[in-house]
Amino acid sequence: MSEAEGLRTESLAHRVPDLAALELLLAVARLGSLGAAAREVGITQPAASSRIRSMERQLGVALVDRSPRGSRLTDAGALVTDWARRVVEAAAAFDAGARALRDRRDSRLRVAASMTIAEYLLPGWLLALHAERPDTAVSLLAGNSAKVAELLLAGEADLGFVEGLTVPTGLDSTVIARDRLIVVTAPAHPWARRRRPLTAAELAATPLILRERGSGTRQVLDAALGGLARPLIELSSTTAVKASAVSGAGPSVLSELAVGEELGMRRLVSIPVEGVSLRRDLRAVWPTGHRPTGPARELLSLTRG
Amino acid sequence: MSEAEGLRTESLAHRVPDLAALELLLAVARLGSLGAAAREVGITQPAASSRIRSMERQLGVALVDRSPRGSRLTDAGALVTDWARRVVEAAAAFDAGARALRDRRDSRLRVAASMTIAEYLLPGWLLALHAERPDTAVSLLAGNSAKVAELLLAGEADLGFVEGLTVPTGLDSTVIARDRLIVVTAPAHPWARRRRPLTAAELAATPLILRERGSGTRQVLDAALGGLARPLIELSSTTAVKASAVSGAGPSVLSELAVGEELGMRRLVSIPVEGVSLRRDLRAVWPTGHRPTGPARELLSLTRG
DNA sequence: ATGAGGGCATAAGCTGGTCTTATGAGCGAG
DNA sequence: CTCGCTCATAAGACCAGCTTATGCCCTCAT
Repeated sequence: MSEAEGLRTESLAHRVPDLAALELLLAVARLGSLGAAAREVGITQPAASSRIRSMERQLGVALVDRSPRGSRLTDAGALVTDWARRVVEAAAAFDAGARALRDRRDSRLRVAASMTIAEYLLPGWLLALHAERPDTAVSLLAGNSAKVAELLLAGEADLGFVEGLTVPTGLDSTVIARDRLIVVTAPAHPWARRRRPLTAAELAATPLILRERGSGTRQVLDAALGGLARPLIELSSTTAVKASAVSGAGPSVLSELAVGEELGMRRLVSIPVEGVSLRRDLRAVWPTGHRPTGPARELLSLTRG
Repeated sequence: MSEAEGLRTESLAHRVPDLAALELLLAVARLGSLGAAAREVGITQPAASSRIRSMERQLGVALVDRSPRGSRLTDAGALVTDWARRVVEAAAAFDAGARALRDRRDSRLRVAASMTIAEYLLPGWLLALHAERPDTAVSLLAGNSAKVAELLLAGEADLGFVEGLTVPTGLDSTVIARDRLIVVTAPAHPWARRRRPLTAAELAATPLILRERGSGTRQVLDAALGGLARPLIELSSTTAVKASAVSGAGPSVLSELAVGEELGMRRLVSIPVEGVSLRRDLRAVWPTGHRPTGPARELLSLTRG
C-alpha cells in the first residue's frame, strides 16, 4: 500500500477489460442493444449497462452511442471491438485446448500430437470440430513422435499428428500441411544486414540455439545439414529457444509456425538460406490398416486443404 | 435462477482463467517459483498459490509440480502456458491499441491509419515501439485514405498509413508492405471444389459480398476488374463482410490480412484466380517534404522489412 | 393523441470471490 | 542445527459486480 506502488506500471489485467466484458461488447456490436446483449450473455440489462460504462471509463474511450432505440458502436468502439475479438478468439482456442487436456478418458476421440502441432495448430482444429460437432469430446496427449506412435499402437489414441521426417513403423499417414524451418536472429545480429543468402556451409559452421536432439525440429535440421548442426545452447522448449533468440543470444532455426508473431513484430528477423531444404511435412498418422472413421475422420478432414 | 440455467453452455469467461491468472502462470513458468512470480506481479505468495490452485481446479489439469525448492510446469502445464501466452499477447495488442485511442492530444506521435491497417497491423507496431521507447505516447485516428490525408495536411497527424492504390496528392510515401486480396467462400460453396483457377471474367460476372465503395479494398478490386465488380451486398466493415461470407451468403474478396484466422480454421477457403492482379501496396505517408523524424521515424523503421 | 413496449440509467442492498496477514511444515546449505 | 528458501492453510477484510426495483425517453400503433 505504499505510495511507490502507484508509480508501478500496472499489469495488463488492470488495463484490459476481462473476458466477460469483451464478450459482452461483441454481443452489443452484433445485436445493437445493451439489453439484448445482456440477455444473450445471461445477465440483466443494468449489469450490462454498468459493465460497458466501466469499460469505457477504464479505456478512456466512448465505445457505444446509446439512444432510446438501441446502441451502436462508435468508430473507436468498432476498432476496439475488432481487437477484442482477437482476444476472445485466443481465449476460445485456450479453452478448446484445455478441455481436451481435461477430458482424458471416456472421450469419443483421443488425439496424440507432437508439441509443435499441439501448440500451434490443434486448438484451431478443435474449435472448428466443435463448431461442426459440438458434442464430440476430445482428449489430447502431447509428446514426441515416438510417444505418439506408442500411444497409437497401444490403442490409447485414435489419431496422431507428427512433424518429423520419418513416419514411425506400423503407422499409415497422410500429409496435412507443410512447414518450413527458417533461420532467425534478433534484428541487431549481423546476419540481419546481409545482402546475400546464407549458405548451407555457413549455417552448419555457426553455433545455433536449438531444441534438444530428438525433437522434430532438430531432426529436420540435422538431416538437412548432414547431421552437422552445432549447438550454441540446447533448450527443451520452443518457447525457451525463441526467448533466447529474441534476447540476442545468437541465431536459431525454428518452425515458421512458431515465429509468425515474432517476425510480425520484428522481434526476430528471417535470414534467407540457399542450398538447403528446410521444408518438412506435417502428417496425420494412424495404425496401419485402421483408417480413421467417425470423429477421427471428421477431424482429419478439417486439417486438410 | 431456474434449473434450466444450469444446462446452458457457460460462457468462455467462466472456463478461461482471467488475465491476471494467465500472467501469473507465465511468470511462474519463467521464474520457477510461485513466490517469485507473486512478487513480480505484485501480490503475496499465498494469493499466487491460491490463484494457481483455483486455475488448476477450473481447468481440471495439474499445471505445476510444487516442491520445497521451487515449482516447475507439468507437461500439460507447459502446453497450457503456451496457449495462455497467445491470449496475453492478444490482450497486450488490445491494450496498445486502446492506449493510442485514448491518448488523443498532447502525444509525441500522432498516427492516422486506414481501418485495415489500424485493425490488423498497428497494435503490433505499437507494441514493438513501446518495447524500444516505453515513454512514447502515441495517439491514433482511423479513417479512410482521404481522412488520413486531411489530418496530415492539417498538421493534426505526424504519420499516416494508407492501403489504397493511389497516394493522395500533397503526400510523400514509402511502401512498407504488400497485401493481397483473395477470393474467399465458405467451404460448402461450389467454387471451393473447382480444380481450375477462376478467371477474371468469371469473378467480374459474379455478385460478391463487398465493402462499400470508397474503401481501400473496394478500390483495388474495382481497378483490377476495370470498375466492374458486382455487389451482392455492400457492408460497411470488414468484420461484417467476413461474417456474411462465413455464413455462406456468397463469395467475397478480402485482404489476406483479414482472413488469416478464418482460412486457418477452414471457416473460409481461398479460391485461386488467374489473369488479375489483386496485390496492393501498404504505404506510410507524410506531408510532402516533411520527412518523418523522431518518434515517427522510429515507428516507420519498425514497419519496414 | 395516447398508451404499450423497448431502450437505457440510477439507486440500494447483497454476495462471493480474492486479497492480506499470520502461521506452520518440508527440504537443503552453510 | 539453524537459517533461508520453498509452498500450504486459516481467518478476516474488502470491494467489485450482480440483482431487483424503479424512472425517464422515444417510437410506433391503435
